[in-house]
Amino acid sequence: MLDPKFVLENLKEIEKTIQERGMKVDVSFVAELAAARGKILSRVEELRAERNKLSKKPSEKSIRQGTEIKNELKNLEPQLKNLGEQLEKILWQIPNLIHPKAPRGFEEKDNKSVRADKVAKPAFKLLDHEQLAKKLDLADFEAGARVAGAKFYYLKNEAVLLELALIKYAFDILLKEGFTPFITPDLAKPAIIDGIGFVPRGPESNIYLLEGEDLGLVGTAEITLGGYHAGQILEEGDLPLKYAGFSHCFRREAGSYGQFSKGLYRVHQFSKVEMFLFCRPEESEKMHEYLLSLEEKIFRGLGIPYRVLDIRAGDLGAAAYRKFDLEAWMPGKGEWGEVTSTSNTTDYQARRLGIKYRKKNGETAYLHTLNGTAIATSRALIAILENYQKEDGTVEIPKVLVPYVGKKLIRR
RNA sequence: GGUGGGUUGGCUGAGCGGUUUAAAGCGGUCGUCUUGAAAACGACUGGGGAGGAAACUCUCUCGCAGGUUCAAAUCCUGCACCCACCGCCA
Repeated sequence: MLDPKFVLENLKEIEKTIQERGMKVDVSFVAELAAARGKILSRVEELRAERNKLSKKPSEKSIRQGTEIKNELKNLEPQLKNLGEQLEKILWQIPNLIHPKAPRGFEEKDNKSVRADKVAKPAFKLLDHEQLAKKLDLADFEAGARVAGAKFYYLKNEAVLLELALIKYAFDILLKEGFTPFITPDLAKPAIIDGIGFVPRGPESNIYLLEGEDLGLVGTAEITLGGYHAGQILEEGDLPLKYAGFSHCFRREAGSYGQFSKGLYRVHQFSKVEMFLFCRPEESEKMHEYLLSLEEKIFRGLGIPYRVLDIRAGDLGAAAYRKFDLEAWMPGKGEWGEVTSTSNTTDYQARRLGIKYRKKNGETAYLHTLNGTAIATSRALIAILENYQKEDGTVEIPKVLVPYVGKKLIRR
């Protein structure tokens, strides 16, 4: 959510942002609603002030006056509430502003390449990760489908060890950076999910809701890490707070399609270590660069070629002010595939979740939040299998993971 | 899942229909005193909103949402969460 005052004073800019994101939010009634609400609010507060004065010295007269006030309020208060809710509903739908330097556009080619590794030509016929997983008995998609449905899978053998290794590898790097490690709930209340900017309900929602419970499965630990401080005021001296959280991630992926929807690339469940930062507004851009640098450090360490994209306005989530993705080279299909994503959400999530900080001078203000993938194990696994395959059909374990996995080679 | 108890400001804790504009204490900030510090004393000390250039004034907020009443922290209903015991259980 944006500052309601800012919205009222900058409707043109808001409309431009909505249009640049390709969203449809009707803000034409905002000014009208706010004016009508303001008028009623003044009258209601006036009446309440009168009533408060009356209740100090009850008498027959004051009780009669009180009845009159009550009757007028009975009419006005529901109107006030209704207008407030209508206004809130629109404000809640308005996306964040967009960083001036973020590329505009709606197509994949509109993403701006920040930097890209060179990719070597394969010296032999490469397999994709599905073929490798099958040959080396590392995953079972058929069993996943039988037990849980399409896009679920079992990891087996070294794939399991690799997943655990990747998690510990990422945590070890982040611990050195001073992050606080977390294992978060895999479920969260819709209010928190919504606060982070995910749509918890509806046919297009990416969130699984539990029947009969006010709970949903998280799509990322961003939800639970951001929700950790919901409704709190943090001390400026404690910022930035750097959190690293492991969770399973569940996504309905309704309506997803394309060649990347097979195998491990787009699945209903995966494991992820997520980074989440709470910081002062003036340092959030610097922190965004910092999160990006950590994502690069993690993939460079794994020895996997990647490129960095500054994501186009048309592909930003509602909360994101700017977003950088890392795409790893996935030679099995000869494509770049998204493996990490880091967003600066400025004060958008903080406002929706009610997270502020107290400045040294005692004032309070909304802080900024940022998130970034440290490691999403399923996609990292694809990149590892496809980049580290050898002509004899075996797969090498990346050097940095050997101590965690306990072997150097996957073979059957 | 069952039964009982509870949820008040940063913390402890009083209040159980109208002198509560939420007592008191702790903590915090500033000041007086002091070479400095402590102690003592004094003042200030949650958040949202409206109006105002500002000083300030008003309003909402006692877990959340409704209701009763001229008047609700206080009474009623529903929900959430916490604690204890029982049941179940990795």
